[in-house]
Amino acid sequence: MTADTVAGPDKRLTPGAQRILDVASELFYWRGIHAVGVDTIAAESGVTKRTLYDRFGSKDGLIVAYLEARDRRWRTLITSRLDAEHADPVQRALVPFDVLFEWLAPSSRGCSLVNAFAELPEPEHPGRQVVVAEKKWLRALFRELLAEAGAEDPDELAVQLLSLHEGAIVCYSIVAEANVAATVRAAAETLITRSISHS
Amino acid sequence: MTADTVAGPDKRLTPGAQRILDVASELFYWRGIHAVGVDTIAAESGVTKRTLYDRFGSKDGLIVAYLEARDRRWRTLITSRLDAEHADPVQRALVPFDVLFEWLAPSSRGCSLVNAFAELPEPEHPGRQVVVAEKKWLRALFRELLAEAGAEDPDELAVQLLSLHEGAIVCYSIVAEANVAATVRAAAETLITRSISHS
DNA sequence: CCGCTCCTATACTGATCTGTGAAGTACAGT
DNA sequence: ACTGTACTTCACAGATCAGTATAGGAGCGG
Repeated sequence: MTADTVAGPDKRLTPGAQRILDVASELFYWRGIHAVGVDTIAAESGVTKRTLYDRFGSKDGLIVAYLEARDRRWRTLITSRLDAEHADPVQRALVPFDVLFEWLAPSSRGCSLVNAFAELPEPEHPGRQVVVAEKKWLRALFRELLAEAGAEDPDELAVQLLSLHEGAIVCYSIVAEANVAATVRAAAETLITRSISHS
Repeated sequence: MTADTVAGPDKRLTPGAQRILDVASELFYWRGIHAVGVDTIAAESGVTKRTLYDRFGSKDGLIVAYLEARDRRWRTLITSRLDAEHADPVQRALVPFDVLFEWLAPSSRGCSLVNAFAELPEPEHPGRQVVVAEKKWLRALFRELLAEAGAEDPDELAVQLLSLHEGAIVCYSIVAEANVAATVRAAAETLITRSISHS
């Protein structure tokens, strides 16, 4: 669950900055961005508030670093899984749902980026762009994989799969739907195979 | 978009309380719950802070009233649309997607209840139960309509439709996917008809 | 006229919020 | 020895937070 489990620590960060980012990631995710103050983050990091501001400039800067780290970690997880996957193109297009299956197991607070989007309503906030970029990236990835699989309308199908994907996270965290990942994966497979057989 | 557009004002509320609730609903939705202070709400309502606390007890009380009003408004919208719908059972099961289509038009900040869920991490917060109850209600409604339509596995299909539904809201607000409602409606219809033909 | 509800007005508490200023310590590389 | 980086200490702004205290006014049914 920590940042270095998958992507490893960011070597461009100083040791103190890395601790700050790790602590802030946990607190932002589990308690919400606005509910956590910089004093708390600094204290739990074993670091003074001065250091936090020297490294990240502002709380907003730390928020952006948090979102970018989450985004990076998650993208590398999917792409690495795609590199290892040599099955047929339909199974490749379902890889994000396989990742989702493992992703949902420990965490039950939903998608950190979607949650942040709900907490950052100001249109100019740089954190919003990270969230938007991540979802657009996943949509484009679906589109690409579906085109390779020979889907009839990759654009439309990509939106449908993206909706299934994001909705599954919501259902898991709110309704506590235990095996929602397998359920939506089956729905996605149905939609894909049907789209292929019709083209 | 205001509370009285669909469900009408709550007659159990005093005039001042109704104004407070209306203003708080707009501010909570568009700026986020934590980002709006009670001073702002009172000032914009043309009411003293004392009145706010006399009517709602605390900010948490006002939050719960806000969520319950949203929940009530939305449920009555769907049920009234269901009462007017006399078409075949498949079209009836798709009614929530028809409502979603109109719902998504003006608002682009996502689902108020899901957003509130992201902002209220404390498990005991009464507002969370409102959100959970609303999503469980929709899942149960899907289950019921799908059973009447003769779906093969109403439980599983209900979760799939709920995921599509919630995911569509996320896609609309984050990726600005314009006609996501029609797109996921088509996917839902595909899943339903396929489930019926297989049973 | 009494009592009740609804609401205003204003001042205030104590906590918490983000962010800064100024000075100093430890240590690495060159 | 010199320099830059990383970090500490700690006081202190200035604002905003939720929530309360005290006092009183306006309308209205009995």
